[in-house]
Amino acid sequence: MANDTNLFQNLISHCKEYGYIFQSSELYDGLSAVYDYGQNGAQLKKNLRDEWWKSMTQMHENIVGIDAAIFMHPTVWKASGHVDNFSDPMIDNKDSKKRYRVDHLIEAHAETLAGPEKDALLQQLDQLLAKDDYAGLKKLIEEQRITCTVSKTCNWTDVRQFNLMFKTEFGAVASENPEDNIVYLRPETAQGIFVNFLNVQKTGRMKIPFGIAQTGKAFRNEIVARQFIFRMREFEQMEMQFFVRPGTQMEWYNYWKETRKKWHESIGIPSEKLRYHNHIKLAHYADAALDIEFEFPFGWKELEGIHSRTDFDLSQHAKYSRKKIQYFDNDLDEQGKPYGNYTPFVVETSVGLDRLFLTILSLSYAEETWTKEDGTEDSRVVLKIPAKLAPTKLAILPLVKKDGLPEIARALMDDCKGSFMCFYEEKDAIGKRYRRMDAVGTPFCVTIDHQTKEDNAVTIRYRDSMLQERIPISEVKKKILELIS
RNA sequence: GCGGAAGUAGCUCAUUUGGUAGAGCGGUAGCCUUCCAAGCUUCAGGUAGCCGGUUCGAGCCCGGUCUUCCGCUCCA
Repeated sequence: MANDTNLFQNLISHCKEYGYIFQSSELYDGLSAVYDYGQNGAQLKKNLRDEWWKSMTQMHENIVGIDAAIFMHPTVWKASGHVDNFSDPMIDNKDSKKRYRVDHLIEAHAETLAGPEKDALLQQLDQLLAKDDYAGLKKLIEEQRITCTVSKTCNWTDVRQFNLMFKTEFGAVASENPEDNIVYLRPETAQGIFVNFLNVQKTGRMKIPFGIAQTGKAFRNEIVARQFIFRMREFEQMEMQFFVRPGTQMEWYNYWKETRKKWHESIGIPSEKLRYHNHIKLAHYADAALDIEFEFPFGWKELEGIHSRTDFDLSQHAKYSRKKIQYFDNDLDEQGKPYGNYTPFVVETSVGLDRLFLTILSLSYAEETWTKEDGTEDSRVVLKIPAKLAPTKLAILPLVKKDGLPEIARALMDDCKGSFMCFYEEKDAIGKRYRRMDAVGTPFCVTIDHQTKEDNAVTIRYRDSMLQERIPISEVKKKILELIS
């Protein structure tokens, strides 16, 4: 485990050193739990996103993709439950370190009091909550000598609100009531799909069962954000909401459970590093939920969530918008009658793109040592990123930077760069260039040497095996295209 | 959020009780022309995380703060 931790530290350093991940605003000492993707990270992330997008939309005829805005009408988050369920004032006991919801703490205390006193206290509580008077709430707790059940002390921190959602102001002109101007940065992309359900269903003439996919940023004001890019305050989700006939949700839940795990395996994650974890305690909207977990260097953690969300979201939006959000199902039931109007049920697949990125990198990172033929030790640090995901596919290297070799290399570069990402390098000894390519995870190198001028052949060198072979220069592009497909 | 540890050049680290900040690697430019890094030469790069205090003098001592890591707590 100590070794794993060490390896993970080294991976984090490696990510910075080779242009994968930088801490946000590092110039100003950084912003906690926010990270930037560098030149190689952005490309790897895009490749992962494209792979997911293709598997969802192109490979499923009944799934389409959208791109909803991050800003949404504030009522969306009232309907979804995010406003009410995640904005409660909290307080910590300094001795026991236990955290309480302030309203629960005071209500529990009120239960122990006589009728009139109890009513007076609850009334006071409501007034303070309505005014967001946190100082007043703390004073009330202290006046009432409310103690922690664990430590039995009345030694409390200040009352704080842990609001999950980031707020900002919408529009240039301040309203009389500041509440009117509040918009939230979405804490999940799913709601952008739900509010567009009818738009997509009607304009795309979609028939149930069908899905809507979306990738995009989401924002959560996490109390504790840790483990590098595993839990960030700004992150990217890849979600797909699959709309099904009520009663068939478990069937589809199981379908997506299988399908998604297989997809992860298809991009190179070994199946023994993946497992399911069923949720015992369900969220307010779900009737079944599980995580696909990956064994990160810091333990088994959620990579993707599969949730059966029932008709909760669509029903809530129907209620809050006072619009009918239903689907007319022309398919015939067992009695030969159309299923008719209903609110579809939803099965959600939701994977964290940043977590997937971290998964691929932690699988790819390796520190290797071996003994050379002459008996001396050699070593390298290599990112064995699957070729189809690697940021740069091919490095084109003239053995020396004269004798016409760079010209041949440049011509090959021009031939290939329209088809996949290439990198040209003529500085330093060839071995050193190979090591640099290993470190950034470029799977293939092609070296142009003096013999190339005679036989039009080049050496292709494979990152993972370090083996080399000789192929005609005219076949390089075709060969690489095969290897990355 | 609580407790613990850490922060010196891009990276890894020196600077042994407080006395003007150094190395290796890496980078740059050139030489060499060589199929698995570490040959030669050149150059660049740090107000020691930041702010304050003690002191004649602080990278080093003290306080605060920011960031990261570990443990706990939280996590729709």
